[in-house]
Amino acid sequence: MSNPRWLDERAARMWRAFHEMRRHLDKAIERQLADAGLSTADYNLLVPLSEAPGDGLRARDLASHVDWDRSRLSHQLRRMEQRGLITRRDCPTDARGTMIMLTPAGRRAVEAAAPGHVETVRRHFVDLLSPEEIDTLTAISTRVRDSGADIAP
Amino acid sequence: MSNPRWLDERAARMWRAFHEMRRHLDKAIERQLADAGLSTADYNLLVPLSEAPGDGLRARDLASHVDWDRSRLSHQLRRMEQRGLITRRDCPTDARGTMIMLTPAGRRAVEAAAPGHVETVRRHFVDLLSPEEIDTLTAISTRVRDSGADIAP
DNA sequence: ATTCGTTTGCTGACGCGTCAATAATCTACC
DNA sequence: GGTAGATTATTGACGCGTCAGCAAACGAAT
Repeated sequence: MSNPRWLDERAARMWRAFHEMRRHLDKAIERQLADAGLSTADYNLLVPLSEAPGDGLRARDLASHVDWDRSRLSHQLRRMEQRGLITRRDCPTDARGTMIMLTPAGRRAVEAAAPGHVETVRRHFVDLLSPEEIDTLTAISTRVRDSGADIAP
Repeated sequence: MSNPRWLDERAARMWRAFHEMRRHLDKAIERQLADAGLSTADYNLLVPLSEAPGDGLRARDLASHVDWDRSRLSHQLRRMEQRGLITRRDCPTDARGTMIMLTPAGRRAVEAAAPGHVETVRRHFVDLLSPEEIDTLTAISTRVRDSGADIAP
């Protein structure tokens, strides 16, 4: 650990703008989903559930699909069950497991929210980027995402 | 509102990778700051406070500096005051106001955390990007951040 | 069959963030 | 001066997310 190499002005400006973009984008998406009565967390679970086969998904598989830990998933499912968006039932093949299913209300909610959500993502993000910028951002994102914790994990 | 234009495969891949990058980055930064005993929220307040003149900052000014609403700031300051990172005192020129000051412990905390934080941002982000990518990302970020909510605010 | 380690899902405690409501004070206008 | 409206800071309620810990059930080795 040498003495700190602070960010140069170019990088600092990027870093700041990057955070402001994230914030702006998140707020736009949250506002649109809130109009549909859903949070981002709700939506992120409802989408894979809506694409699941008829008997739903095991909590374990849903968790790995969205890359959440089991605790986070359990808390969120509790809230969504209370609101009638999903139901839980015992898993027939593994007594530890729980099958998660969309209720009709849950399916209606996600189907009502989805078009507006996509439209929001387009208007506030995708449609503002050129094809080259999309490719650059994909390259940046995958590189950063896959960057091992090098030293010190 | 026409019938939904779903994202094409290129955009969808970018959108997914973008979220995964954000997640990875946030986790790396949170982990490093946690090693220094701070949360991201703590750090974001401590930095402007550490650069403030001797008598600290008014809560109002601190809020606008980090672009938080007063409620969020008040909750965070309460937690930080309990931990001895900051103190509040009455504002001499406006009886509604509150002056926020770093305690010696708060100053030590931010000064201890800052080099590692910058190093983390570099290793996990800035140093992985070419100068052209930094410029592209700055352009993307400012454009998205400044994009008015066009129709329907 | 018993034991041992793992997997699965849940819970409680707590930090973070938003919203709505509140009290105190300031400013401007009459 | 006095009142009306704005600004400032705080609070309580609630949703979200992490962490540590738990109990039930599984699977494999003995």
